[in-house]
Amino acid sequence: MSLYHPAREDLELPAVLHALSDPHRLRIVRELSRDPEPRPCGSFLLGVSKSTTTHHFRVLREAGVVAQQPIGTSKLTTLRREDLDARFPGLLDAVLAPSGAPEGVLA
Amino acid sequence: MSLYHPAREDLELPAVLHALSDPHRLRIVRELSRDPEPRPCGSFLLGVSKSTTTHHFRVLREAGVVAQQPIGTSKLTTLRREDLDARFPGLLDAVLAPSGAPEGVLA
DNA sequence: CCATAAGTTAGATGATCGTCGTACAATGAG
DNA sequence: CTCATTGTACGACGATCATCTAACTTATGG
Repeated sequence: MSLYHPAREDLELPAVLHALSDPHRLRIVRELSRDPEPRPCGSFLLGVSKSTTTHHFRVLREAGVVAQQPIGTSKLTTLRREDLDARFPGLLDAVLAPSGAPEGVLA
Repeated sequence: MSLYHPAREDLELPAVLHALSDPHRLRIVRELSRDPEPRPCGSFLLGVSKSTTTHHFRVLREAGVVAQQPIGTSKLTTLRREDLDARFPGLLDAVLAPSGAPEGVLA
């Protein structure tokens, strides 16, 4: 039994937005985009239990935000950037932008 | 007692994404962007009860996605496009894009 | 004043969510 | 083989969610 990954054309915006609406999952996606190397789930220090981590990665994977590939006892996770950019152009870039700047960042 | 509207600098990405992750609310936002005239809540035919409609508009307003101004017995709703664009550049455009096209739309 | 229209409030219900702990499976190291 | 590592499966728990009905408020139009 392999891991479910929705096809690119089956990605749904509400599901993607929901997946990204949790701070932990948003952080996972941000880290994945900053460091594009495939990483095992355990390398994200979320401050929650192992089973909760599993849960968050499943939500991301089933929404089509990340892909997971079992390697040994680990599961390497990558961001599905191409698929997301194809289906929802600009969405990932907007979500990943710093967005913590109030106003006069450039002043 | 006036309606709560978060200030532009208090908009939070997870809350905005959550507000947009519901199909009914997404549709409200899409309609608001297509027709920028302030509209009363009741003019959106969502197929749910009045109180559920109230609920969805509150979620959108408290996340800072829309603004509501009471006029008579109605409540005119507008999209907070400037604030959203300032805080999360490109997000609204990405979310409002058609995004229903599988692949070869232009072929 | 009365009736209608537009929303809100309150309370209920069933579903989903985020979280945990425990037990389990699978792989790699000694 | 044995053990540590990595992650999953299974409940369970409280919180939030989307939804409804019913009753209420507030304004507008006769």
